[in-house]
Amino acid sequence: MHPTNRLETAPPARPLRADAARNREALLAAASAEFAAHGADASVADIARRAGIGKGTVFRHFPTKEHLLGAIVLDRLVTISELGEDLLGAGDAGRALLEFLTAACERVQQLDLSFLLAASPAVLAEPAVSAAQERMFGVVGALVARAQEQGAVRADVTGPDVILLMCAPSHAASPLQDSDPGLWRRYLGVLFDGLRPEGAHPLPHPPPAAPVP
Amino acid sequence: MHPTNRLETAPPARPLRADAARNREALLAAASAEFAAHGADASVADIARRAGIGKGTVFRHFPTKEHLLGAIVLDRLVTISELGEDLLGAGDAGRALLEFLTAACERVQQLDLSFLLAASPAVLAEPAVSAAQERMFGVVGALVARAQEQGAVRADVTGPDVILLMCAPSHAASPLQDSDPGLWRRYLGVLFDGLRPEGAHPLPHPPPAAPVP
DNA sequence: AGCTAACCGGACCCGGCGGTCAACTTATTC
DNA sequence: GAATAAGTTGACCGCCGGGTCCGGTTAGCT
Repeated sequence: MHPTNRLETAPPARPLRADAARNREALLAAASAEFAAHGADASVADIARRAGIGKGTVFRHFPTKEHLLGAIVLDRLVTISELGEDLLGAGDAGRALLEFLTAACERVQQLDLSFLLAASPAVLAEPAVSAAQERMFGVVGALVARAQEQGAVRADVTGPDVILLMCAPSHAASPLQDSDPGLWRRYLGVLFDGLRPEGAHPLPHPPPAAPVP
Repeated sequence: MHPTNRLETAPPARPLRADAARNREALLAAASAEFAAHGADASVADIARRAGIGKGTVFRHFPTKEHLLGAIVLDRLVTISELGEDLLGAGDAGRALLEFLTAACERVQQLDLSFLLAASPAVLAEPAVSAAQERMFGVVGALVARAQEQGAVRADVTGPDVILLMCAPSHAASPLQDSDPGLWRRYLGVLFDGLRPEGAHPLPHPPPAAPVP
């Protein structure tokens, strides 16, 4: 086991050396960009090259490529959760939910959120990641519940529904990602209209118990 | 170049030998199942094993794994297009569109339709595939137009919108594919409510010119 | 039955991947 | 300015997947 396979959280026993900290930051930035561009299949060699470091250095900071992915995913989850918690205090809960979904799609950009849910077991096994996932689930559930209390969202959808649906707009728009980067906003609009109570028709299938198996 | 790298269409100059035809059918069935289970990354070796044939035989029928994928995609596109053309004569155009989308999601199941759009260049380069794609685009456009004329679908969405959105339900439900295989119906319901005119809010982004770059 | 061309199959090649390691470099400390 | 622990590196390994090939097999015709 490597000495520095921690995952962002918890201050290290001894602080990193200056150059190591720099490299780690560059590595995370490069990994984020490369995963965004090529999905979870981005190669470690490419990430290292983009970061301007050697391949070996990558594995010094993260024992496995999946752990590196886990760090990125964790960052996204925490960012989104914090944003959602801020919005929980907003007066207009429907607007807050829409704002939350917009920001979530924006942060995640083309890095498909779907692997936040169906991520490989190795990533989800990391306690920090699954904890952050639970946190986000809770936040979304609360936002949805408040929006429903105010009549801004139809009563027959659930938190897990919204979690599963929230990555749909950016995914639907992904074929035109390059030529029309803002298209996901349009499809988030369509989705949100589908979540509204006005003109809602009964849904032909019960909601899932949880967004993960 | 292989002698039999055709792609379903056009009767061969000379008919295939009996065993070759059998193997080809088994190969297509196995490839369909394997692609459905593991996405486009399914390995040729696995496909051959499932079909009960040797790996070399796969490449005798299709010069490349991508051509094999192309054949599957082509089949899906043609099936869906035919179904859509049948439904063009239906009286209730809104119901027809919903039925079409339901059938499309059903046929495609977990085999994500997204690579019908963002498919690798090699697959789309095949004239038969791009022709079938154009055909499906036309059918969807016509179904949407008729539904709009009857006031069953909001006026500010377009054919390309629906094409991009039609794979969203099955994709959103995919994390729970195994535990709840019919969940996509629920999300198709949400999407379709979002496409209805009642309660529609203005969309924050213009529609794309075409669903492919 | 016998002939032939089409067909089959799995051993093989090659490139790219994640991951390892021992030699080298450098930040830090006294 | 040593001394040393921490950090870096890129050559290297094993593995896996797509694609090739040739010796053996078999369907179809006469």
